[in-house]
Amino acid sequence: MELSTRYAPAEFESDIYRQWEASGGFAPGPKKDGERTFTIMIPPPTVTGVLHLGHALNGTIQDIVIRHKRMGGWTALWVPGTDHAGIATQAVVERKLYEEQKLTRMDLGREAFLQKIWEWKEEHGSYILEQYRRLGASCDWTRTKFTMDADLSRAVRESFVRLWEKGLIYRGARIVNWDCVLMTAVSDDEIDYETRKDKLYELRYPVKGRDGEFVVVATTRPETMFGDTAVAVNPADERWKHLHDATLVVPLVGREIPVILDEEVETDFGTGAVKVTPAHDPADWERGNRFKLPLVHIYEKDGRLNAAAGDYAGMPREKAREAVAKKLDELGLLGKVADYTHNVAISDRSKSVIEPLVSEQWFVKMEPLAKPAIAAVKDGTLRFRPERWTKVYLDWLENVHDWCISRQRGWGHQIPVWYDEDGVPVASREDLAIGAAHPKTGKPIVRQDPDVLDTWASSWLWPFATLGWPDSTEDLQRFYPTQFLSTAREIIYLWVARMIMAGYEFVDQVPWDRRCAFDVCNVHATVLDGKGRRMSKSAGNGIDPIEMIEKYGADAVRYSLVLLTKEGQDVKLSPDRFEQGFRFSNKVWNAARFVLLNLAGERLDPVSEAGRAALAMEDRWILSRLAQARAEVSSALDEYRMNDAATALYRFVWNDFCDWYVEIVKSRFGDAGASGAVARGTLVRVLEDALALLHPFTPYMTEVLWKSLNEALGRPMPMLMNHRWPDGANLAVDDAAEREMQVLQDLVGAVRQIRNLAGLAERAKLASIVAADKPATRDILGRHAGTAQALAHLESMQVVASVERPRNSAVSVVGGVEVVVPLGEAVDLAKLKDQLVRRAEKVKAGIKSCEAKLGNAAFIERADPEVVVEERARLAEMQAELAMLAKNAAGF
RNA sequence: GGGCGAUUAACUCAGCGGCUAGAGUGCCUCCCUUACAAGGAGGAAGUCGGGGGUUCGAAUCCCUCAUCGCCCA
Repeated sequence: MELSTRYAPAEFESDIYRQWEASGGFAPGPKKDGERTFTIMIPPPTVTGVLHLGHALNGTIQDIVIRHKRMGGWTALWVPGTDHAGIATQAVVERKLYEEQKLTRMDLGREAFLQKIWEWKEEHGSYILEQYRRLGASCDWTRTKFTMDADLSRAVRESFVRLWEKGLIYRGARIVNWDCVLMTAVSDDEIDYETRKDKLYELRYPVKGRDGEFVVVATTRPETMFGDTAVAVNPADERWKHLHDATLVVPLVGREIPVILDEEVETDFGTGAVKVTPAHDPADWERGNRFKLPLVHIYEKDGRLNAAAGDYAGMPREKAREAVAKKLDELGLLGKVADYTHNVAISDRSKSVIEPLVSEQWFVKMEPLAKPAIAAVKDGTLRFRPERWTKVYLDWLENVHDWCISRQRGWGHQIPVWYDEDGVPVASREDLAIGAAHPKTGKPIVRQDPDVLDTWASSWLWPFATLGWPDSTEDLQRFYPTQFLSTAREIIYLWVARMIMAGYEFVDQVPWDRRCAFDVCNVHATVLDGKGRRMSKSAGNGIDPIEMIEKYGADAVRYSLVLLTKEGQDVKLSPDRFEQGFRFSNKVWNAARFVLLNLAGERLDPVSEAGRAALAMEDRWILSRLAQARAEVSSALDEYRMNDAATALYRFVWNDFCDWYVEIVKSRFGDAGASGAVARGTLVRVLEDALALLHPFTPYMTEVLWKSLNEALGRPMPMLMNHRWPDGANLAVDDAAEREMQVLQDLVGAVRQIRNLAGLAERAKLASIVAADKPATRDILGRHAGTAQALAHLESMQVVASVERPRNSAVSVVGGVEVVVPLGEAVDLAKLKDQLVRRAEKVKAGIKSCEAKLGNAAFIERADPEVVVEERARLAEMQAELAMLAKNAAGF
């Protein structure tokens, strides 16, 4: 296959993906004896979702992990799927229905509306998963799940009934967060708080039987006065002692309410007297329970006032607020109205103001479920990365509230509870027919509960329901528990904690110590825009990952994301930052092309016995660097430090392989004998390993290059995706080669500096004198003179112990080596001299701090002896260098 | 209100007890040297947010202040 001279991802990505998928390589295959499994469950995106950068980052992280494990010989499984996301999905379809046909869900009726949602799901529901494919995600698509699939729905019902049977589900009147637009209860997690400027109204409640006396209460919601059933004051508050036995009259409705004495009333807020509306305020609800106050409901489901509001019935809350205030004002019952800034609860979904109200809902008792989840993290069974999230998880679990699981929606898992004619409920695994006998009472069943379950009531089963639970399937036994879960920080409570609870509670097919749903929870970075703001649809500051993939390539997007994202640290991204990954991809691409273009001729395996004997210093060096890079990447990936692994690869490929090895080796292809053959063999070996190490990060490009390499070598090889992870066999760190290479790099660097600072042409052949007082260094210089001359374009290189710089010559000092370039004619050497002086200043500073250390008796006494030895050596080196620099700087 | 994180070069970030504090981008100079100009060579650029403390030694650990941000209520 002919390779384009540039990295052109559009030419191969879709082909490669098709080949991967067709090969079946994403699937774990049949069970093998002694296999080690590694399982990741994707956090199911909402079925209405569109891929954003958070998905792209998290998808990349998961794909790197699963590909690394797959190459490492694990039986690797990454299960994909989507979440039905009750409210969001219903809202999308409702909107579409209204836009296209001006119909509401009420117009259609429940069944027909649900049918519409299913149609929408069938048509658009795999969109976001297609986007994951573009990213290169190696999920086992044959196992794709949807939280409302029949099997997962069965799991939801099973879990509900089990909790029911254990007495962990109860129905009760509770204060809930009511969304007046969507007309449903929403959980605490579906609420945002917004700081708003409102008014704080003072209302004056007349005291019964004491004309002209009032109690003044403050509220931001005057309309809730219709629901007031008491006014509370602190018993210690002197201002109200005279009214402890008083009865007040709620204006406009004339209801008589008591003054109650509650020590929890804060005396420094407002007047110290607070109105109590148990049906419509969480704190008042609690207070109402303690004081056995009656409830007065004042709202319809859509937030309009009901009959309890008398003349104001039917009025929306905002209107009623104004109207009530106005009327009270007329009656002289309105006190001060002041500007007031406070936090208002907003529904995540409809963006409307949440109205707390008391309603009948289903709840799950969380405390017993939380216990094992707390233990799991305390005994190390479950680990968070970064570790600090452990505390966040624990705080929530240790203060967990009962979970309101019912939602007044159509789309979702209908609550499997049926009622007989007396309203006695029963949960059932099987549908109960209307008219059938109630299993407990024997009376006829009259209806099923119309509500559906909170979406998280299905997603908390995700790690095992996707594997066949409640059946004890082979998959469940084989792939549960999973090993790695990567997700965003904001769903640590909603999802992560609940999955852990659910694993312990439900998966009784495996022993207790295998019930923790995953070993590691990776909390990935939050992707922000270039200005550090959260990306959001409403702000319009999002970057579309697919657009980036089209512009730069999936590999470039993946690599950029990992390179820019230190684990768990927020990352600011602007579109141009993807260029970094793009450039790197192009670099790899061309390095590979270079190898492929130079394959002709004999090749010697550099780690075979014959090859090893013929290795040049630079061959040994690059193999040494490869050994280190391989070890570093492997250990980083084992610890899920993707960023460190990507950085190590970047340096190895670009700074070691491309900048030095490839350049050195160019001159060897013409050589007779083993030199060229070893160079070719080494190039191939390094490229092979580099492609394999890079594959989890940039899978498409490496797969293409791998294929080309093997075609060129005429050896049929399986796809890189299924190739073994480089094990480092026959690779070792070669200290001698590292030292020699350093001398060579310093020397070449010195000559290049001279050229640049003296304004000499890049290609002009120069004579040089290289001075080093250490015989060992001279020996190295002598042996690699040829290489140095080629890299630095020198026509001659004289190695001496010391040199007196001739007139009109340029000089540079690096690493204890003086490089002198005699110039035939006068050249402006001011920049060179400046450089020497500047350098001398830095070295002086270094010497100063070093001397200070060594002159400190406490340092000699207390520091590590090794450190002291190092410091002494360093000082000697710096002093020698300074002498050299000073000598040469003085000679201008 | 509770908790967490960040503050290092013009920008985006590494470094988290011991080299003269690094990288990518941007900037300046030079080079189309046949893997790559989406490239190469060189250079300039930092009182590591302020102030205390611990330590032989602090960008790194502790305290405190400031600013920005996130999560939860």
